[in-house]
Formats: sequence, C-alpha cells, structure tokens
Amino acid sequence: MEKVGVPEKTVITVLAEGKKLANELKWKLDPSTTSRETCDALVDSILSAYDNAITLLALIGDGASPTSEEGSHHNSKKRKLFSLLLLNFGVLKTMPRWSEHVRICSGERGEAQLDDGYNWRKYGQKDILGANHPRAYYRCTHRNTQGCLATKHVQRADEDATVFEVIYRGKHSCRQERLRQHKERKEQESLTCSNVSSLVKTENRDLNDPKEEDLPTFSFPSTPIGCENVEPQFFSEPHRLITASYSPSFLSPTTSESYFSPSPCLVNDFDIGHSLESDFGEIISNLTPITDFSLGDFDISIDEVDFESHLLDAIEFS
DNA sequence: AAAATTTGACCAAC
DNA sequence: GTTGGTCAAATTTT
Repeated sequence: MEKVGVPEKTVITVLAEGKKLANELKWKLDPSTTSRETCDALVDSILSAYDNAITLLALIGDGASPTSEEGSHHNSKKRKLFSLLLLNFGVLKTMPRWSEHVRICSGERGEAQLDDGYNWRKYGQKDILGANHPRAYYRCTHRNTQGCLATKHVQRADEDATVFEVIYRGKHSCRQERLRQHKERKEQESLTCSNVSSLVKTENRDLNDPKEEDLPTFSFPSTPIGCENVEPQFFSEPHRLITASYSPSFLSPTTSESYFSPSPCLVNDFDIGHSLESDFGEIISNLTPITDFSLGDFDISIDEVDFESHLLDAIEFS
C-alpha cells in the first residue's frame, strides 16, 4: 500500500479553490466596478471552501480513519463511501437548510426564467407519500469538480399547483459565473414586472438550535453553520428582498421539468415544516461508527481529480 | 463526444 | 415492512 500525502492533497484541492476565489475577489474589490452582491457571493464561496477544508481536517484529525484493507474498489464504491461519510459525519445534516415558495404565473415566458442562476444537476425524482406531485432532487453541478455540496429539492405544492416548494441545503462553495449576470437580469425584470411579490427565505435553525459555541471540531470560523451568510444581503439589505437577489425559479436551467409547467413569477415566504434533525452532539457521537469501514485497495489515477476521491483518500490514509 | 436527465434499484432510517 | 434520499445505467440532449 503506497503512502501518499493524501490529506494534504485533499485539503489543498479545497483550499486552492478558495484561493482562486479570494484572488478573484481581490481584483474585483473595487466598489465602483463591482457590485456588493458579487463580492458577497465571492466571500460566501471562500467561506464555504474554508468550511469544507476544516471539515476535512476535522475528519482526519479525529481518528476517523479506518484501517485500509486489500480489495478492489471502483469509483462507484468510492462514491458510495463518500455519501456515507457525509451522512455519518453530519456534514449533510448540519448544512443550513432553508426553503422558498415559488409561485409561477402562466403566460410568462418559460424556460429562460426557470433559472436561479445556479447550475443544478438533477439526480433523482421521488413520489412522496401523500403528495400529489413528485419531488425532484438536484445537486450542484460542480460537486465533483469543486466539492460544492449544495443541493435542493423542488416539489409542486398540493394545495396550489402554481406554487413550488424549494428546499435548499448547503451553501454553494463553487463559482457560479452565471449568477451575477442572472441576478442583474432578474433585477431589471423585477422593476418592470409587478407580479413580483416578496421573497423570504426561512431557515430552520430556530428549532433544535445548537449553540454555535458548542462546535468543537466542526466549528467553522465566522459562521459555524453558515445560514447567516448564505445570502448576506437578505439580512443586511432588506430592501433588496424584492429584487432579483434571489430569483423565483429554481428549476434546472436547461431542464424542462417533466412535471412542472413553467413560468415563475412571484415568490412567497414559507415556513419549513420540519426541523434540523441532528444536533452537534449527534454528530460527535456519529464520529465513531465510520471507523469500522474497510476501504478497498488504493489507486489514484492521474485523471482522477475529483473532490470525492480526494476526500475518501484523505480518510483512508490519514 | 460530452453532458444532462430519466428511472428503477438500492439503501439507511424509521 | 415503508419511506425518503441517492445511485447509476440507460437514454436523451447538446
């Protein structure tokens, strides 16, 4: 079994991403040429990169490494393990969640507006018990390339077929080139479109809210959970709520949904029904179970530069 | 050829 | 046993 400087490699991957972003921010820092939103977005991504890196280091440093054994493994195996890791370590569970209601109004031109500026990749659809419409699952397109863990799911409301419930999980730590342009466009539209009502996002940290200081190994620098600065302008600039800072549409840009008829127009607030189901005590207690994992053999192909592999390798060889 | 979606299978958690 | 969430092969789209 070859020994590779894997933890470094992993964290470097993430941090390098953060550095790129920071560099970008540096050049765009001039307020006269760059909007506040752009800077905010960059800062958010940088912070998320830190989050990821710190999470990785926390995993590594916590003796969470299983003893690796011989065997064969493929990428699929790695990916499954990755998901499991995310699950076990509460990386997913602790991610900030918030929801939005999107009301679509017919007549509006469709596809182009079914776009929140983020690049989503649909990875599943599920019929939900008691619901009239299926739920579609999306993850950030840049998950593998940049380690962005943001996901969302979208579901048409039972009571009002013109409303979609969108539940987000996790901040984007990726670069989203389209976002800025998209926001600007939406902003213009909202000035001329009277249909736009209010946009309120509701995060669900109020219930079962762990003290942020209670985060030992997972504590993230400025905002442990990260809800607070997912979209800072929502809190610091309330007057911007109605603008396109968050657009009504959350469907995949290139996707014409199989069951969603398009044309988003206005957004309503929405109180998420369920609470964050895990607190940090649980996370810590969850640190142990992962240890009885045995990973397969080790092969780092040179072309294999995706985040998940790095994470797994990091854990394997820490 | 590459990227995104569809859809049944799979799996952990009730 | 269900159920909600994810995976991944097949398929479609670009």
